[in-house]
Amino acid sequence: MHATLYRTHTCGELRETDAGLDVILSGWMHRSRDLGGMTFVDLRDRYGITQLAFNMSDHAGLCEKARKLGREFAIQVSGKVQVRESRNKELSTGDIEILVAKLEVLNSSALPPFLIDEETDGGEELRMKYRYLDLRRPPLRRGLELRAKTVRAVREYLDGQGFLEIETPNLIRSTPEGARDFLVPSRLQHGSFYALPQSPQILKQLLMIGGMDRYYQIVKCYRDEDFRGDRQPEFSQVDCEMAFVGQDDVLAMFEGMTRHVFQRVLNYALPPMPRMPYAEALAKYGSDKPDLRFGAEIHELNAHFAATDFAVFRSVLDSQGLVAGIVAKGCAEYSRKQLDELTDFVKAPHRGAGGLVYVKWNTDGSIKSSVDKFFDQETLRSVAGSMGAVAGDLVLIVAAKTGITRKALGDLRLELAKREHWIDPKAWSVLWIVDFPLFEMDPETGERIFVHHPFCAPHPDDLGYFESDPLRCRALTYDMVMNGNEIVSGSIRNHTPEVQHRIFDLLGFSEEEKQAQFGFLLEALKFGAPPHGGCAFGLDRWVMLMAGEDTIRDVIAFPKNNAGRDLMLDAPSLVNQKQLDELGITIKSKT
RNA sequence: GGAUCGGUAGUUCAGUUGGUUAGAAUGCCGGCCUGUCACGCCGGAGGUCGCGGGUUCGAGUCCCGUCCGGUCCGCCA
Repeated sequence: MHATLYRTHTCGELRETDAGLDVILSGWMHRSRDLGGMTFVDLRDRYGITQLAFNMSDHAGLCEKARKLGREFAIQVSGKVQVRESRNKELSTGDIEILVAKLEVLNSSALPPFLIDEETDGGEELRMKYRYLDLRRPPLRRGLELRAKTVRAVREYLDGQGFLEIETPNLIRSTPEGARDFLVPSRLQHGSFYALPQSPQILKQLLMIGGMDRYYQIVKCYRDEDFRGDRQPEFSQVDCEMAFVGQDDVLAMFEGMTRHVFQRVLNYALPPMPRMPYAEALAKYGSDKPDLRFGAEIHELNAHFAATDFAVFRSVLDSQGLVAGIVAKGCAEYSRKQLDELTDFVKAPHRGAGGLVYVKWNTDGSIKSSVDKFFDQETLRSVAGSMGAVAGDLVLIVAAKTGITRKALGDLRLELAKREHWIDPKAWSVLWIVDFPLFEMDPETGERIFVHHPFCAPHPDDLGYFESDPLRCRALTYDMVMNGNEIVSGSIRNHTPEVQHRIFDLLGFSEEEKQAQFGFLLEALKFGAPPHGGCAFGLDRWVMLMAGEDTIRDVIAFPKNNAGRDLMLDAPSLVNQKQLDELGITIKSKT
């Protein structure tokens, strides 16, 4: 029936130099323009768009057939490449068209529910339900292409460095730490459950003990928590681990990988990555994932106001709090309304600042502030000057408990950057954050909790006060931060059972709990476990950033919505009674 | 778990103080047009105003409930 269904060319490749060539193209009817005497059809495939030309005086039958093509009909044509009479400079194939000699409709199409083009009129929900149609749009296609390219570059680098790609199981044991597990009921043992891995953390440590001294895996991980634009219930990691290494070895290896991928995927030479201690990140940027594409660092001002009578500052200083501020360059003209908005921003419940002090250093040199009653102009000008402000700048100050001041100013800094377009969209800020604390205090329960996970090794310099002052103890833990996003998280692990026991002890585990939850790991560490460490890259988020998208959904072929539903497959779904009976599961009705 | 915004034509949206036959753009259908490329021009069809209940002479509009979706907080070692 078909001489061939193989196309000789794609819709993105033909150029003026191909004129005269006989070609076969396949694709979807993108759009058509019927001028009466002739009809133009834009044919689309994964590679681009090529114009098809049908001439009534030339071949009336074909022209009539072309007129009847609806959007998204799958068609195949053959014909001759010819130079256009009027060219389209917007299109890479805009110098040529195909004078069609044969047209075959491979399949008709229902009317698509939204516009399939670079920009679409479709809402998020519709696009998710008809994801296969959304995937025909160039932005989605580019996202998946970039993802494939990234994965290829990752494998290229790691394979070249002698890493073994090893799969670990998806049905594992639930551990009560961390995020909520997705559970899979066991048919053979009613009442028992597998868990889907939140990460292959322990398994990769066991691989190191098993002698696979350089391991990686591009792996799905699962967390049953609520979702966001940059969070999905299942997501992909580039999971890596190395044995017989220290922190510097790991950082160098994966900094190298990151730079290799940027070079391969974006043709961008990423500069060497600075390493910033956690404490400095918090003090200067109010965040452990600072975005360094713009300035506006936090300046601590306690010393400037040490002798103040201003009650708000006084009480904060007397209770070991923090008075600090940032400089908003060129924002001295801010209106009352804008300042009120910023005040409300820092006073939002989850930020918790009591208010926002502003100091406008007007271009005429005068000072106008919300604390004019308490400070003279000279004092304010000198404080502002010490922060690097000049005339025309706005200084914003928060006074509160240290954590609140830092969080409020850190968030404010990002908010101002957004409002004032301080961020160059082409710039990259990639750095390591190091020297995280090993533990922190849960502000609600007052319990000691680990910052990363309980397998991170304590910093050797801090072992002296490991037990006496554990909150002061740093860990051999590191994050890679890309444009204000945590992209990589990792650590050197505990490879001796002694240290691992001490950590569990400090976290308040009993011997029984240790054995019940992590007995297999403690046992394994007894058998000559090598020093080891590694990290995991958040692949979706990384690709999202490189693609310049706002949500990881745009770089995942079939994402779920914010409620964890797959709108296309309509999952999760009810199952039949037989399946439930086999698993010994009874469903309790709600309420 | 909480807050908040939304659900009206295939799609994206407007819809005044509760008041005549619920509109626009785009898409779709028909007609005209030989160099368009978001083609153009003329005409037409297209609605359970998410669902259920209530208030009212009268509800897209007000109230209650519910379902669905977006955003944010909590949560995410």
